[in-house]
Amino acid sequence: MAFHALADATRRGILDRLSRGPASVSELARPYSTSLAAIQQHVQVLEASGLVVTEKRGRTRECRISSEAVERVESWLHERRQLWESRIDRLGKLLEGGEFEGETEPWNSAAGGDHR
Amino acid sequence: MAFHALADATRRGILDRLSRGPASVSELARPYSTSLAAIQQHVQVLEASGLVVTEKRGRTRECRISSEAVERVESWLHERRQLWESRIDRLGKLLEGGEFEGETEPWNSAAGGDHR
DNA sequence: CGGATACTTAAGTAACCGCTTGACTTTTTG
DNA sequence: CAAAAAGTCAAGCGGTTACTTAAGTATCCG
Repeated sequence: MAFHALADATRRGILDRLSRGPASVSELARPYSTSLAAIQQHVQVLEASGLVVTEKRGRTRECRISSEAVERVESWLHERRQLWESRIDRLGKLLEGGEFEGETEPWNSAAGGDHR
Repeated sequence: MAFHALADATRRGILDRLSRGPASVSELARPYSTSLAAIQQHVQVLEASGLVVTEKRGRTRECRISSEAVERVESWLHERRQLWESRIDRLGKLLEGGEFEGETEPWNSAAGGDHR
């Protein structure tokens, strides 16, 4: 759900603002020309994703970034990139000095190339 | 555009698969019950976002992850988290030993509290 | 050549998303 | 207390998205 929350430019802008410190909903809305209700909905999405935590104080709502949640998303990406890059490394070592192009590729021969 | 690409579970699954090595479109489609056309469309979205690069080889299309693009997304998150966390640190040092709750908060007094 | 394979394109559709408006609640302030 | 301020809720609307099916293109194999 976090990636969906990050998929919207306005929500990324809100997160950007919150990375510089907590804010109320109206304060978050100020840079935008959209209605307050729209921004509140964005905050709801961000809170549902866990990226932002909020707390009602009087008639205002304090919104803060959740660095733990941001870190979880970061890690998801990091793990996959690491996996891929270490694969590249191993491949590099394997091919050390050996040059060949247009050869059979592992991804192509992996699961039944042509005949079923 | 990258976050939008990551917002879909199937596309994240494809990226997951690709982190373990390149694959053809049909190979990517194999774990799913959806049509090949649907998966191809997902690959198109991933390629448009830059997260995946592809190359046509004969009648198959080789799909690979782009670690540079993944790293860019990772960095975007990292920067914001770092900013927020360093803010927390400064605040922690500022409050060292001093306990106060229910006080005026910076986020509330920041830009015109009540009167317009 | 001819059939099979691997995608590619296009059109149609149901569901979802972001936004608006308007009414309503709660809190603060003069 | 009454009015202003801040946020919440709900309905509705237009655009986008993910999916399907069907037809089309390019490549490979015998």
